[in-house]
Amino acid sequence: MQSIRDLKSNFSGPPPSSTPAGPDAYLQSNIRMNLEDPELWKTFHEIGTEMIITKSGRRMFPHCKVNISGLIPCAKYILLVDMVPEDGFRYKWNKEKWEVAGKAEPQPPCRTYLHPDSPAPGSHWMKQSVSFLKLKLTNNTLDQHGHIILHSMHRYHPRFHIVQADDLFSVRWSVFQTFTFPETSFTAVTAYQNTKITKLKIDHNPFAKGFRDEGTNKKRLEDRASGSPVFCPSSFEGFEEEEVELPKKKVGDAIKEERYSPWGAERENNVATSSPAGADAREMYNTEQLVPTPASYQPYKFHEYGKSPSPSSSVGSSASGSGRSSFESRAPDVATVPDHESSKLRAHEIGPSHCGPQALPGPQEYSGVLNMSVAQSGKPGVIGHHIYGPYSSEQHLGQWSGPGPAQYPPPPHLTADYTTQAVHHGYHHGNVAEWSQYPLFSYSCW
DNA sequence: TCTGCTGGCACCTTTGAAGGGA
DNA sequence: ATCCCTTCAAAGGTGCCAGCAG
Repeated sequence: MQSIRDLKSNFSGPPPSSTPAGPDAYLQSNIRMNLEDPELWKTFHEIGTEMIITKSGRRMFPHCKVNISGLIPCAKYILLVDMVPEDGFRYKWNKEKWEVAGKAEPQPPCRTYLHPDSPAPGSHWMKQSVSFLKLKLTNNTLDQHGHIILHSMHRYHPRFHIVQADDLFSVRWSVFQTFTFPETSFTAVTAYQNTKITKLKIDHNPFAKGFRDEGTNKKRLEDRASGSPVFCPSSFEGFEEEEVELPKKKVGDAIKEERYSPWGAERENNVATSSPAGADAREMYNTEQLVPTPASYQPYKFHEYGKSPSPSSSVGSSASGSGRSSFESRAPDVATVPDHESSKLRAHEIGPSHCGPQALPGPQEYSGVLNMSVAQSGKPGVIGHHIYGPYSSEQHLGQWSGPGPAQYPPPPHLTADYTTQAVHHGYHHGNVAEWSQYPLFSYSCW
């Protein structure tokens, strides 16, 4: 049986620069992903984004919305989002700034949010921005709704995955490409800690319009403000703000101000600041990520259920982890959905993609998959891996879930400043070992 | 006492059904 | 009969806040 470590060796070199002919030529396409509303995200990030998590699940604001290009119009893709810890710490809000409060708690079950439109042709994903509005975050580890489970007072960032697959269960043979945007990192909280974040949320979230100053709750806010300074300057060291500004700045300006991020000091401590990146490289920050796909890559699947590759085994082989920036778009990895039972799904599968005009496939019913996974979870050594059907009456959110690692190792990525990240601008071929620390499918099998 | 979490609340937007007119 | 537009109520998303638990 080939282990994931073996697989990694397949990626150890840089992707071939030449463009081979043949079917693999498809894989040579450069998929690009842009974050929508980057200015808004940066405005939040400069202060220190906080996301409320509740037992019943809370949407993100700003919510994740991306533009995608470079897909094959007639090929089908699946879009996924998951959350990975920024580091191995728990934080507390103390004296208007975030401080480390100890080691992170063991990670809750790792879940992946499947975009409800998945699978859909590349043309569908590219014709308009893709919104993950309905993604919800929860702190309920027993959540049955498929929301993404996070720990309060911990920092996370979303990862976006694009998988070329005709259906959910051909994912195992597919290449997926991962994108992250540094300014989307956030601290999960059960109640807002930083009043500046509260104000930003109220100002920008239409659902919170009732709390705006001009609203009927003006007095309410004034009362609150009189009790404590609402906008204490410098919620973190080094940040001197005049006023929380609406996102009107140029991208470049926002990038320059990144050093004022609440996490800036931390980054400076953890990361070598000597970066060859100049202003040009900085400007590449977050505007676009180019991901060349190596055609030499061989698909891989697990042959043995219940023997999923463990994160620790992968970690051991990662010698290049430290000091690497992680402005990821990662080298492609393999989505490892076991193939057993997949035959059952043939009836549900949408046929092969065809170029030319075609109706967008309707939502696929995956509720049967949920039953399947439950049935399989009884196997010895097999950890249940739940798939929540996007359109199931019970599970309205499309999420793949499964038990995560006992604890993610402290990820080195996103501890680098953007300058460093921009240097790499998305090319991380050869760091698959580290990548495998954050497996898309929680290295669990049905 | 402090810190973090929970549930109820008021206020708001979104969504979809119903009805009327062209 | 069909389509389009408007209205309206229900559903659901917000932050606030008092109270609770560890």
